Amino acid sequence: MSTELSPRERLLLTTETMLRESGMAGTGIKEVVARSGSPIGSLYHYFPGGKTQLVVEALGRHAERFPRLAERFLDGSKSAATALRAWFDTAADEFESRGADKGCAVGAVSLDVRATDHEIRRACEVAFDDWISTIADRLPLRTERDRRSFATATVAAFEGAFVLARATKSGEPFRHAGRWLSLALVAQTTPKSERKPTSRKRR
Amino acid sequence: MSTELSPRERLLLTTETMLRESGMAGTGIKEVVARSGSPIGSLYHYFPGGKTQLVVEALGRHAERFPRLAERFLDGSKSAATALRAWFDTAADEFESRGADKGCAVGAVSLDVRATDHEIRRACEVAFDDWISTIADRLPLRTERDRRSFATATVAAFEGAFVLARATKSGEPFRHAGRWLSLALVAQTTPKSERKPTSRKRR
DNA sequence: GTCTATAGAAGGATAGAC
DNA sequence: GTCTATCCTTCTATAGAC
Repeated sequence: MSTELSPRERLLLTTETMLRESGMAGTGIKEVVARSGSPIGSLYHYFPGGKTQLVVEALGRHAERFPRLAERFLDGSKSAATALRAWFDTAADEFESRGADKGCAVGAVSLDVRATDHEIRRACEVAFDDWISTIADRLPLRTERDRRSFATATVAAFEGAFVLARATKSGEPFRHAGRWLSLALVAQTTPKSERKPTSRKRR
Repeated sequence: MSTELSPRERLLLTTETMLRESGMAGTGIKEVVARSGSPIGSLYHYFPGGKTQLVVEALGRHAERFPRLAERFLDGSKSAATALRAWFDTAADEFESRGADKGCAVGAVSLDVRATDHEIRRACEVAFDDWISTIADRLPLRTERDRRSFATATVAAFEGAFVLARATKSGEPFRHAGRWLSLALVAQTTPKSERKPTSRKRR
């Protein structure tokens, strides 16, 4: 791992990578320090809260990238349906080009966090809520309830695509999920009398 | 755990439950034997292949229930879109009534399996492919390619709903995912001239 | 503040008594 | 075939030298 970064930064980035590879239980402190090139003492110096603090902060770093992606794709320059599909297709390409072994840190931790780890689970919940709100704000649906509902389905489709992509070592699940999600949005936003084969900008 | 079952059976059921709670890395052999009330020697007597064999068999047990569910819901007595939505709504209810802490064993393992654990990852891949084929065979779409594509999106939506449901301790993500997935299927199967706006009624 | 050494618990696995 | 004792590794975390 690059030595241009501060020790604290390297620890966070290594933790984030390991969370994406094997979740919280699979991310051992010893391997984090080994891969980041830090002594174990440094970890507890920078993260006195131990593994919990390290994971919560790494999840935060991972999660904050998502809203920027949402803004980049759902920027109004094309229909939301087109943008969503492009987003999923891009995710498929990136999953494959990055080795087909990195998932979403928040998703992986959500599925392996222990029921007693309230702080960690709460961090996942906050991340998802943030993502859902960010997407919902950019959807061409009439009610807030519909926007949040579709945004929730979108995040679920994304996380589920990671699950299948990891199991099959292929980005295809993203492409399929994006295709049908996009179609659902078109079906709901385009009045039936005006439907055309090509997607139609609205709002 | 009930003593009416054979020791081997109890070990498998306990492992399945633990995989659903915290994935493969989070499922310790010692806790499996403790929770199933078996001595450690029994585990290696019945599963000489150790943890790998135990997990592969437990995943198989978990996975084989899915096709039966697919047959039960997609039985042709109602439209596939209606059936899918009922399936997701039922999953939401069951997730909540069972304590809101049990996910899908295959999904949890897919996200935390190490890149070197080929046998385990392959078991997940086989399970998902089986599910996708089972669903695809029951969809009212014209081409095999479309059926597999939608079935893949369905499984992804289901697995992603588990991710969000675990993080939020709520079954709602299943209801949202099912709603929009169902709408996409309606949009693709109903001729344009007969399309109607879908009901906004919740559940 | 950087690092080594190590504690103490839990991990997977095995030997062998009965 | 059922079970206990135990091995070795890895885990999280801490103490304390420098």
